Amino acid sequence: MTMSETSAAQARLRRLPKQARGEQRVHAILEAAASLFDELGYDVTTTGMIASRAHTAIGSLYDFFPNKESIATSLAEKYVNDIRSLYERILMDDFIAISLSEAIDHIVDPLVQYQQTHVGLQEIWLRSQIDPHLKSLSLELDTILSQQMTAVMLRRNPQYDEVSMQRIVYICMWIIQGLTKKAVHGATIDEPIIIELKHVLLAYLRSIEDNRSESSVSPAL
Amino acid sequence: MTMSETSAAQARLRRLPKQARGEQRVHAILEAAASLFDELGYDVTTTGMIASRAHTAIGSLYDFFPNKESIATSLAEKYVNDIRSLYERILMDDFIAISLSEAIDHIVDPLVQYQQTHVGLQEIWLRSQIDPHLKSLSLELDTILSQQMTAVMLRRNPQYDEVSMQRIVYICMWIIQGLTKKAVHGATIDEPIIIELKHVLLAYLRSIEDNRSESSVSPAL
Amino acid sequence: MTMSETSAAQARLRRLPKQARGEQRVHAILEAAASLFDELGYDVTTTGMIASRAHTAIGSLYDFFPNKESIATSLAEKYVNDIRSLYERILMDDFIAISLSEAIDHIVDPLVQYQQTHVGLQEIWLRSQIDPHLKSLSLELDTILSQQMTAVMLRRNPQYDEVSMQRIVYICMWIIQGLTKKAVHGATIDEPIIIELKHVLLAYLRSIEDNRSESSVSPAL
Amino acid sequence: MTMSETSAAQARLRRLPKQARGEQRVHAILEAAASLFDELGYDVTTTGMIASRAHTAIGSLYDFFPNKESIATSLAEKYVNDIRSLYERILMDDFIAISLSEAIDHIVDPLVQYQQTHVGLQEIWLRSQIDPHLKSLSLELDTILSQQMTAVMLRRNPQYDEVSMQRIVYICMWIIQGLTKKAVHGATIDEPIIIELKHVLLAYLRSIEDNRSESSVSPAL
DNA sequence: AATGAATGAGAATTCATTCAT
DNA sequence: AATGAATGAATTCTCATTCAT
Repeated sequence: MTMSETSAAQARLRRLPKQARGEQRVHAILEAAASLFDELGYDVTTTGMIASRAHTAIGSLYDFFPNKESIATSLAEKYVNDIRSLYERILMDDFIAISLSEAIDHIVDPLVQYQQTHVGLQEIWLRSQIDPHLKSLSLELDTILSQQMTAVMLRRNPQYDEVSMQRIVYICMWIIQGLTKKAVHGATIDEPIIIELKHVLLAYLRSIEDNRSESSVSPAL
Repeated sequence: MTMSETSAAQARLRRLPKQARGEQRVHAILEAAASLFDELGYDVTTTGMIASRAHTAIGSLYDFFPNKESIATSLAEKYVNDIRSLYERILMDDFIAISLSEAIDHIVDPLVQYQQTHVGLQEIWLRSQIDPHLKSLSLELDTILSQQMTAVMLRRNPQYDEVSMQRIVYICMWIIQGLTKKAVHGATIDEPIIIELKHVLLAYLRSIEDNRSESSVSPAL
Repeated sequence: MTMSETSAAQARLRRLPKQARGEQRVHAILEAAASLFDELGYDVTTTGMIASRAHTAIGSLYDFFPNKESIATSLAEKYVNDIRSLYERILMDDFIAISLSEAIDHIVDPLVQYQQTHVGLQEIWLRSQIDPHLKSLSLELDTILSQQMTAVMLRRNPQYDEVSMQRIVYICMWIIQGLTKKAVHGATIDEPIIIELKHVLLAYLRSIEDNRSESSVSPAL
Repeated sequence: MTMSETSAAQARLRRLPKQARGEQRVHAILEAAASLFDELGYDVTTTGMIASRAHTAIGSLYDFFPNKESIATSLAEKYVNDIRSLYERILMDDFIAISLSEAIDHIVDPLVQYQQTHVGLQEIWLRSQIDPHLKSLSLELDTILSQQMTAVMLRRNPQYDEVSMQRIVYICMWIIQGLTKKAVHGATIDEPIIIELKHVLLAYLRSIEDNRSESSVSPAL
């Protein structure tokens, strides 16, 4: 969790940590918050707990963050940025050349790995889908990711219109989200679930690539 | 949220509502709680809000429920019982005779309809799987449903061993759970998502029925 | 706890129990309250507990008593009346003829016996010395008893003035009160304490009757 | 109520007051609580009242004390410690050399003075002997004091066995307790009661020293 | 900048009392 | 008369946030 991409996060900060000490402190606070949110949930976690796990005074926490929610927002922004830059590197042009199975690996594996190493972001993510303050972030990520993926998928399957493909991509994203949530417990992952997740995506997208010719449901799609 | 099946809920009640008025009140409290939990989350919802939305005095709420948690537990129990009895009716023997596509309709449609008419119950139940405060009904529903479904699926696909099929069923249940949650907003549903959900299940289960006859664990795929 | 002397108590009652059933109910409520006050203390005891131990509806309790305090007041009044009539019978003229030791027995024994059979009145009594509403009752009893006793003692020891004797009597009453409190636990009594109490009173009053001629402290009294 | 002996009290504290300000605050809270407990009783006193009389925010009160009960416990502990160290200083060896009358002065006077300057502490301690909520420091003080006193008294009256003397000492302690409570109203004392208290003790103990040489248990008396 | 003591609004829960049936 | 459901003010305690040092 490096703070190299602090641009968006800093917008939420009260005071720019100009010195290295301050940056470390912000880092520690965010990490403490992430782990506590993961262990206890956002509501149960208190700002005092965060400060104490970050070995910081509660007052210092409020030097950097105007309120509790802004900590969650910072984490969510970080999540959005990390995932976005993760997939920017992945969704290259040559994505079309590889097999569907490989493509799925390229999409699922980095995400699972990210979840493993960034405990607590899931809690924030879930919350961002409910909390109106965070909701915009959630939509932002969904939108950006799905647009990139939709573009790639449309090149693989030119027979689809953009709206339909957009939906298909969303479905995949949600399935990935839901099943990685079940598969990742703290730092350990339940491999069989990941394998099965890939089966699901493969079967689904293969049926898409076959243009669902034999499907008995909504053939017009 | 009809109160016809109050048996389990009443086990949690402090005072049994002997008169019709009392039963209506319990009903109103549970409904108010369900909608508020759905809108705001368990922690943010206060017992005062629940009482006030149920047009009841706070004291009356505590006449029936010993504490805030028991309200959530009641709702979760109701969800578990409703879903269980829903599927008990569905998963009959003749389930094997019908097509896969039909089978999927039989499984997905009633659940979607239930979610539509019982806002927030699933939310609470999901929470009860995580929150240590909402102690474990947790696996109960998962276990019961998956066992029933696994039995049915094994009769359709005798080439699978039970453990593998169990996992496949879990995967399907989680996908259904995740996507219906996305599809249902309050009392309205996003039909295209449901259609796509069925595509996913169909593709996945068809791949199961077709491709894996030779091995029970995902091979070279 | 017969309700034969209801005159004062009825003044506190909301409604006169004209029928036998009502009188029984008042009786039951007072008895339940007395035992609960004894077991738990006045504040911890709830009106609901009292009603329930008296096998009465909470509403009925409020038919007879305007509020919780009036129950305590009723009990205190009962205590005052009982103790008064108890000593009216005891403090007869021939009290002068008997030995000091016998006199002490005549005073202490009936009181101890009364405490034994009227659990909970001690709690009320203690409370009556603090609570301003009950305080008047406490003073009333103190006054009446001490006047009677002072009169008797003055006849035994004519050399004392009334004010001094009044004080001596008060001292004795407080000692009796304090030590019977230590001696009586529920329905059992700690006999050695009672014996010692009598030693104390005997020694003290004997030193009084000897007019403290040999005493080195405040000889002028 | 000086805070010089804070050792025991601090054991109950949530946060140790590191600064002088904090220590003053704890002091103020305890003093406010003591006076309120004395005036109103433990149950009727609210934590809000205590905080407000101590000119403190309710939150600060809970910074130092985990709950209402712990405040009472702190006070009771303080009483026990103060009285114990008070008598440790008093009950020296040369206690045997002085006259009975002087001995009584040495025991009664310091206690009366302490009660005068520490309103309400005795009240709380007495309560701690009854109330299950104010768990048992209970017998601690009684036991320690009575053992010390019994030892001293046995040296004055070797003809008694320990058990008998223990009881005599208890009786004296209870009488002292009961009558000083009557004598002390707030910061003023009713001197005549104290004088009479000393008469009682003198008469009782003198009768002990004189009359019971032949038997340890009260004979025909 | 850093600290952590202080603040007080707000949450859960109880219980004396009322009142409709 | 009797019942017990309903009421809501009052209580204990927490925690996000501020501010003096």
